[in-house]
Amino acid sequence: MTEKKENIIRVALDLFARNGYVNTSTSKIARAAGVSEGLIFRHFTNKQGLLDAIVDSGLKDAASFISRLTQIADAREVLSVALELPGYLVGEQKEFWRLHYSLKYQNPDFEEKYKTNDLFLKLTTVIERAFKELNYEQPCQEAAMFLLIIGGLFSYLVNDRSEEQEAMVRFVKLKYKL
Amino acid sequence: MTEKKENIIRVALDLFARNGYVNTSTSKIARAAGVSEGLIFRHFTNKQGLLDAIVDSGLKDAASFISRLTQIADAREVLSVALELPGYLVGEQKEFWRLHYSLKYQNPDFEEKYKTNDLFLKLTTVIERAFKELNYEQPCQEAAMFLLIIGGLFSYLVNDRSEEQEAMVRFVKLKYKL
DNA sequence: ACGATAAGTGAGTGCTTACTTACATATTTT
DNA sequence: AAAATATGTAAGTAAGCACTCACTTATCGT
Repeated sequence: MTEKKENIIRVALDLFARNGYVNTSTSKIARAAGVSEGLIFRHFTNKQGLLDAIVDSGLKDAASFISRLTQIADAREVLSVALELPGYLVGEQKEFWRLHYSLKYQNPDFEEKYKTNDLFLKLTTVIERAFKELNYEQPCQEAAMFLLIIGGLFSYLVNDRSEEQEAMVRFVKLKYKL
Repeated sequence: MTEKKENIIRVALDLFARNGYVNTSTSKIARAAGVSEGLIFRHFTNKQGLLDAIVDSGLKDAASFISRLTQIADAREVLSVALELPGYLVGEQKEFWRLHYSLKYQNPDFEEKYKTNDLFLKLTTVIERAFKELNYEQPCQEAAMFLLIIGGLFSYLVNDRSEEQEAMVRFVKLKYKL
C-alpha cells in the first residue's frame, strides 16, 4: 500500500464520518488527501469501492475482538469483557463507528451488504451462553437487554460522552456483580 | 395548507426517511408528489426549509407526549408509560424517527439545531425523579440505564423489530416490578 | 538495461443538483 | 369588479457530481 493510497483511505474515513458519505465528494477527498482525483478511481474503481475498503477493514477489527470473547471460559469474565467492547473499539477507531451509524440509517440494505448481523449474532450467542451458565431465569431476554446496554455505550462514545460511558460501565458491572 | 403543499411534505418525509436527506433531490420529490419543482421553493424557500418544516412538526408530537409524562403522579406509572414512549411515537410516525436517526449521524450539529437535547433532558429529569421516589440507591445512574434501554427500544422499532421491542417492554416491566 | 506493470496526473465528459425567473391562474380583500 | 395576493408552472442557470481518458513517471522482475 503506497503512502498516497493510505492517505486517501484515512482522509475519506474522516470526511465520511464527519459529513456523511453522500455529502463527501471525490474531489474534496482528493484535495484533502493531496492527490489527483483520478487516483481514487485507479485504486478503488469507484466511490463505493473506496467505502467498501474502509468498511471492510473496520469490521475486521470488530470481528477479531468478538472472536477473542468466545475463547473466555468464565461467564462473568465474558460479560465484563463484552462491556468493554464499545470502549475498546470506539477508542481505536471512533471515526469508523460514527460512519457505521450514519450508513446504517442511510442505506436500507447496509446490514446485509456488510454482514454486520453475523457479527452481532456471534456476540449475542456468547452472551446468552454466559447468562445461561449463570443460571439467570430468562437468559435470552437478559442477553437482549445486556446487548441493548452495550449498544447504548456505543452511542455514548460516538457522541463524545465518554464520562457517561465509563460511569455506566462501572454501574452495570456492579449491578451484575462482575 | 393546500393539498399540494401537504403532498410535498408527506412525500419528502417518506423519501428522506427511506433514502436519506442528501440522497433525495428536490426534483425526485416534485415528481413523486405530482407538483412542479418550483413549488417546493415557493413554499419552503429551499431544501433545508422543507426539512425544517418536517422535523419541527415531528418533534412537536414527541414534546407533547413527554409533557403528559410529567403530569403523572405515581412513580411506577411514570416508568411504565416512559417504556411505551418508543412504541407510541414510532407507531405514529415511523418514517420521521428513521429520518431522525439518519440526520443525527449525518449532520454534526443536528442536536443543537433542533434542540432535541431539551426534550431528552426533560425526559431524563422525570425519570430520575421517579427512581428517587422509589428509593433506588443510585437514582441518576438507574435513570441513565433506563434511558439507554428506551433508546434501544427506539432502534428496535426503527429497524422493524417490533416483536423484540414488545418482548423487551414486558421483560423490563417485570424486572422493575411495574 | 529493458519491457511490463503499477502509480499518478489533469483536463475533460455528460449528467444531476439546488435554485431562479418570468409568467399564468386561482383566491381573497376591498 | 378591481386590485392584491397566494398558488402554481415550465424552462431555464451555474455549479458540482462521479467518473474517464490520454498521458507521464516510477517501480520492478528478468
